[in-house]
Amino acid sequence: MTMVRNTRQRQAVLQALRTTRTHPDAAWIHQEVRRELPSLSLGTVYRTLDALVRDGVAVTIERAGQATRYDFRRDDHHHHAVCRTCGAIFDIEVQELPNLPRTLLPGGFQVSDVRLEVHGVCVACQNKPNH
Amino acid sequence: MTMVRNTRQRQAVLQALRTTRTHPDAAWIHQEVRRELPSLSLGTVYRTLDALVRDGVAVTIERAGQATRYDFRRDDHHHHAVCRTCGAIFDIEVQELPNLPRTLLPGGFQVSDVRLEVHGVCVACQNKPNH
DNA sequence: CTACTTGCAAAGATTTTGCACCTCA
DNA sequence: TGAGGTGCAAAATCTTTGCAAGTAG
Repeated sequence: MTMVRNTRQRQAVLQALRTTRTHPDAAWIHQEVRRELPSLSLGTVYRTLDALVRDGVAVTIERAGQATRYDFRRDDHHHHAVCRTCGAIFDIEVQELPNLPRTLLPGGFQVSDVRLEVHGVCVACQNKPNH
Repeated sequence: MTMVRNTRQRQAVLQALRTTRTHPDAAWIHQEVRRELPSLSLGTVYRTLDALVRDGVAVTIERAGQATRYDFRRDDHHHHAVCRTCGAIFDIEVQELPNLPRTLLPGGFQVSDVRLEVHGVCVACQNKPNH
């Protein structure tokens, strides 16, 4: 039986993720946790974050060619708006989703995460020169 | 004023995307279109797909470390269920979304795409040995 | 003890980009 | 003709992985 250990590295990564609202990526978390645990490797950060996602403790916002952003999963029903120009991520509250898709899913599909992502361009980027 | 040209390459990429329901990635489209246009480069496929996405003609399903999958945007309101084990993508019909988020978005956010993504494990993968 | 975890570095994979050469309009 | 587009190959990123050494339980 496989056993999950509670290492210092995992505690620290979880702690870092939990105490920020900035939807950080792996590199940011790596830098952050390194202030306390200088030997922490980026590989371990990735492995830990993967585990957190598998366990439903964290969710991801993924964009091709961009670093995956991680978000600690809180009990609120929030989703994300993503600026496709600068990559900024905004939290948006959406209560109505939960019961929508179930009946329409392919038979037997085991749901672990329902994401609503609004993609577009944020105000700041609309006001930039070449938009 | 910038001018968009209607090249053979772009026609072929759009055609390939339009006539499949398999949510292909850039490499698949590249291979496919090459049967007609052997000189087509993968770089051009990426550039063309990017343009289609920017114009709202195609949408993407993006996963970290996996090739981006592209979907021709039809008039129906369909979204996607994504198996996190094998990467299979299933279409799901969802009608109720459109009017949800507007008021909750960050001020002035210009929406180009609202995606509902259901992530989980498909039946086939649940029945695999080491699940 | 010993199975799991880490650090390190290299490998993998995807996507982007610079540049010289084409080509659509 | 000329602003865009293409092909090619290299570069840039991000993420995963193999392995020897460390460590939680």
